[in-house]
Amino acid sequence: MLPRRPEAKLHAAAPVFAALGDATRLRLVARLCSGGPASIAALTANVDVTRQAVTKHLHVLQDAGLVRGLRQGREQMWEIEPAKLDEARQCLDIISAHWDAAIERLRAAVEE
Amino acid sequence: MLPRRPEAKLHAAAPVFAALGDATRLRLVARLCSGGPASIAALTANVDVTRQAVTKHLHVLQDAGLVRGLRQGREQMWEIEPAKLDEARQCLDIISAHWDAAIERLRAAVEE
DNA sequence: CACATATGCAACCATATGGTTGCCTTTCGA
DNA sequence: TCGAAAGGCAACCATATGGTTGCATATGTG
Repeated sequence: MLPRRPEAKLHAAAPVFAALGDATRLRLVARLCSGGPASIAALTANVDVTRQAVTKHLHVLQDAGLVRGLRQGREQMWEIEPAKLDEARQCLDIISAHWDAAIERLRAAVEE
Repeated sequence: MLPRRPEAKLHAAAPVFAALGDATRLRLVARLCSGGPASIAALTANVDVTRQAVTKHLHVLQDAGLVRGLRQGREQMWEIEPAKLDEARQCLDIISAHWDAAIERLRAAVEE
């Protein structure tokens, strides 16, 4: 199921990075990671935007697969989906690995 | 110079993630990482958008500190700035570390 | 039941984003 | 010197984004 070509992996990671590319959303992700599941009201208390804005951000994160929401009574709880975070990290690792390899090739060429 | 509070680090990383959050830009970054410095014309050959679009993307990446451009004759060469990539990776590591700690706390609480 | 809390839905708005085309300038090479 | 190659600049366009306000709905509680 997983694509072998690293390029396809990169392509899939772009939306995840886009979702992380907002200061408010990054705070929400960090909050959910360190503090565990939380309701919208609780999350709104930590940022400086409206509850509606928080709701929108959570949906963006959900579309990227970074969080998951589940209803509990009258509260909508949100929790992190750590697999996607790992995916993003692996993507950076792949790119960095290529960089390291390029450095190594350069070093070898110079010392030749 | 580096902020101690992890939150400040997160806030600084958001623009980097935003810059990485586009498929074309991610391809450019990967290309520059694995293939070394390249001109705009060379980079344009690898993607399916106009040269102008590539130029815009490169400036976005430059504003995020991910690439650096330098003129060589009539060519504008672009190269990767690996420090920013590491910064993004560290940011994900910090978040994941909090997640791991939360998991550990949960495990400890259950086994208590 | 009545009220406060928690959320959803929709409209609306300003600005950012990703992309294009057209034209001008610089530089290399025959 | 003259044409082609490589870029820069600017205008323009459609859509996405981040945010708001207003109102409706569901749910817990005294």
